[in-house]
Amino acid sequence: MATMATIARAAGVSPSVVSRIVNSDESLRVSKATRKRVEELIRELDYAPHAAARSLRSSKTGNLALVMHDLDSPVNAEIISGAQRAAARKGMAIILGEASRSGDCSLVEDLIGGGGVDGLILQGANTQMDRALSRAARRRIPTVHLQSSYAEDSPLIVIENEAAARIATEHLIRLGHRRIGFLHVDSHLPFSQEREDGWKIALSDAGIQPELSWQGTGGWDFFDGAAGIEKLLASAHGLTAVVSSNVISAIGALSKICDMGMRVPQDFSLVAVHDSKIAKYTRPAITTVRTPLERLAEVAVDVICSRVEPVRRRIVVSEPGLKLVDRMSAGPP
Amino acid sequence: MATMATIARAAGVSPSVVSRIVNSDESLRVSKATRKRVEELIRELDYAPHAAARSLRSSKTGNLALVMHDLDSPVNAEIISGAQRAAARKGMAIILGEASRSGDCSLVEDLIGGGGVDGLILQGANTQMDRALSRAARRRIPTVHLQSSYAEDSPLIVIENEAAARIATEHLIRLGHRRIGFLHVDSHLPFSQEREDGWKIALSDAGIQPELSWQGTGGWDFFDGAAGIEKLLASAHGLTAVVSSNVISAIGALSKICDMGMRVPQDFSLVAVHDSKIAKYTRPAITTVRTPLERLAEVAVDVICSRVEPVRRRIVVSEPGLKLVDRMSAGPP
DNA sequence: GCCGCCCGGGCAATCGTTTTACCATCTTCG
DNA sequence: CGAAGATGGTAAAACGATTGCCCGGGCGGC
Repeated sequence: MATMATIARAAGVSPSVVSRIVNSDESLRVSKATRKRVEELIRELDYAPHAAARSLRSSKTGNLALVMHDLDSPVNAEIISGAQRAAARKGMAIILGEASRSGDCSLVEDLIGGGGVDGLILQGANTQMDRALSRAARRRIPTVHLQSSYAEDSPLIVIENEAAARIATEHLIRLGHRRIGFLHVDSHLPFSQEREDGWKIALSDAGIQPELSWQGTGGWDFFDGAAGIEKLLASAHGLTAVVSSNVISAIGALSKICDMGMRVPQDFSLVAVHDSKIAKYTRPAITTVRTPLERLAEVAVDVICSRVEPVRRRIVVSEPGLKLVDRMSAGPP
Repeated sequence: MATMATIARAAGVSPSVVSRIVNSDESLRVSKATRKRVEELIRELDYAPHAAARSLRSSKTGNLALVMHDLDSPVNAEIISGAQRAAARKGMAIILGEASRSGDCSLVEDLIGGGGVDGLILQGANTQMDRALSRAARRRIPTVHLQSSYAEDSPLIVIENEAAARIATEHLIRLGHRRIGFLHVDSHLPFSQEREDGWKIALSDAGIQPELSWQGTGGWDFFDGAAGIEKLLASAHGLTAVVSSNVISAIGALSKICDMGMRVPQDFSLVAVHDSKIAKYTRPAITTVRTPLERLAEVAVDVICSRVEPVRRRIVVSEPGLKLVDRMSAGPP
C-alpha cells in the first residue's frame, strides 16, 4: 500500500512535508501548489497513515478500552453506544472488554501493558482487575470508573444516585403508598447504598420509618430481579410498592409479580431507576426515573481525553437531569 | 517503561532472545538458565510487548472491527458479546463501530485505511460503507458480513433464516392457526426474504395460500415493531397470529396488540425469530425460535482469523440448532 | 588431527511516522 | 552592497519489536 514515502516521492517532496500536511501542522510553510499536489496524491493513492507506525512514534493509539461486567444488559448497551459515539466524535475508537466475575482479564491486561489503549473506562472493577489496574497506574494510563470503584486514585464518574431513588420513592409516596420496598442492585456497592439513602430520605421526609425487611437485592439482570422480588415479598409483608435500583431487574420483578397473580399497578406498584427503551414496551410499561447514562459515558471519554489531574475526583453528571417518566407501573395503592 | 532492550540488557542477552522467548519461538535454543532469567525479569519489570511496535513490524494488530447499524439493540448486544468472547479466546480485541444510516463511517475508514484492524465484521453495510469496503478490499483486510451484504466478494455468514421462520409458522399452524401474518425486518433484505420464504413454505405445506396483505414490516426495534403490527392489522383482516422476524420488534408488536385491547394468546398469537433473555420476561413471555446468534459472531471471528479464501462463500451456521422456545405468546386461535 | 554438527545465542535491517533542527535561496531594506 | 528576514522546504534520529541469517566454540566420529 501507499506509504508516506510513496506520496513524498510521487510529489517530489520529502516525507516530512507529507506528514506535516497530513497532520495539518500550522508551522509548516509550503507553497499552495505543493500542498495541492500532495493532497491530490493522497486522495488518488488512497493513502492513510499507518496506525501502528503513528502510534509507535507518538505513543497515542486513538483507542479507549471500555470494560464492563456484562456486555449483554440493555442498560449497559446504552453506555456502550454512548461511549462509542462520544469517542467517535473525538476520532477515537472503543475497544470492548468484559470483566465478569469469572473471566480472566488477561486481554485487558495485555491491552494496557502493551500501550494498546490511551485510556481505560471501567465499570464494576472486580478483584481480578487489580493487576490490570496497577499496570494502568504504573503506565499512567488515564483511568476512570463508572458508578463504582475500589480504586482510590482515579476519577469516579457517577450519576445522581441518591436523587434518582428519592424521586422514584417520592412519586410512590405522592400516589399514596407508605409501605414501599427497595430493591438494591448490590447492597455492598456504594452507588447502591446511595440509592438506598435516597429511598430512606424520601420515606423519612414523609414521616415513614422503613423496616429492615423492606430491602432486598435485585441485581443487574432479569433473572436476579425476578428472584429478588420474590424473596423480598416473601419476607416483607404489606408492601404495596417497590422501587427497583435497576430497570432491567425491574422487568424481571414485574414478570414475577405478574406470575404471582398480582396486577400492576392495581395491586402493586413499581418504579425503577434508569430508563431504557424497553421499559416503554413492557405491559404495563414501567414508570422510571430517567438517568443520563449516555452522558455518563460521554463524560467518561471526555475526562480521559482531556486528562486533567490524575487525582481522585468524584464527578457527578447531572445533565440532562433526572426525570420521572410516568408510565403504567405505578398507581395508587 | 520496560522495553525489550531493558530486559535484554538486564539479562545479558540480545533483544532477539527476549523476543523469541516472549513469542515462544520453537526454533529458539537457549539454556534453561537463560530462559528462566529472562522470564523472571519479564515478570519483575512487568514487561509487556509494545502493541504498536509489534504491529508495525508484523502487520498484525490483534484487533477486529465490529460494525453494526445499532449498538443499542438487545439482539445485537448478544452478537457483540459473542464476538467479544470469541475474539478474546483468540487473544484478539473487538473495536466497535456504528454504521447507522445517517452516521458517517470515517472512523471505520480510518481504522481500515491505517491498518488499525486485522479484520472487519459487518452487519448491514449501508451505502456509506462503500468507501470503507473498497478500502478493505484494496488492502485485503479480511471481511465478513453478518446476515446480509451488498458486497459480492466476501464471505456472508447467515443463520438458517428460512428454517427459523418455517419453524415459527409451523408451530402456529400446529396450534390451529390458518390466517398467519408475517412481519419482515425489511423486505428488501435477502435474509428477511428468506424468512418470508420459510413462512410461505410452512403455509403452503399446510395448504394455506397467504394473501399479499398478510405481510408487513416490523423493523429492528421496539418502535418499528409496534408501528408495523398496527399497520398490518389495519390492512389485513382476520389474522389470528403473526410471526415476527425479530424478537425485539415482536416486543413492540406485543405492546401494541395489548394496547389495542387484544389478549395474547387468547385473541392473537405471536411467535418471533431470535430468542433473547428479555423474551422470557415480558408478560406474556414470547414464544420464539432460538437462533445461534452468539455462535454466528463466533464463526465470524473464526473465519476472519483463519482467513481461508477471500472468495465469496455463504456460511450457514446451524449449530446449535434452531429451537422453538415455547412460552406464552402463542396458543390456539 | 581434522571435519562437521549442534548448541546457544548475536547482528542488523526493517516496519512507517513524527519531529527537531537546520539550510539554501530570494527579497527587502537601509 | 550587505545583512536580515521570509520562503519553502530537507535530513535524520528516534519509537520498539521481529526475524532471517550468521557465528564461535565444544564435541564426537573417523
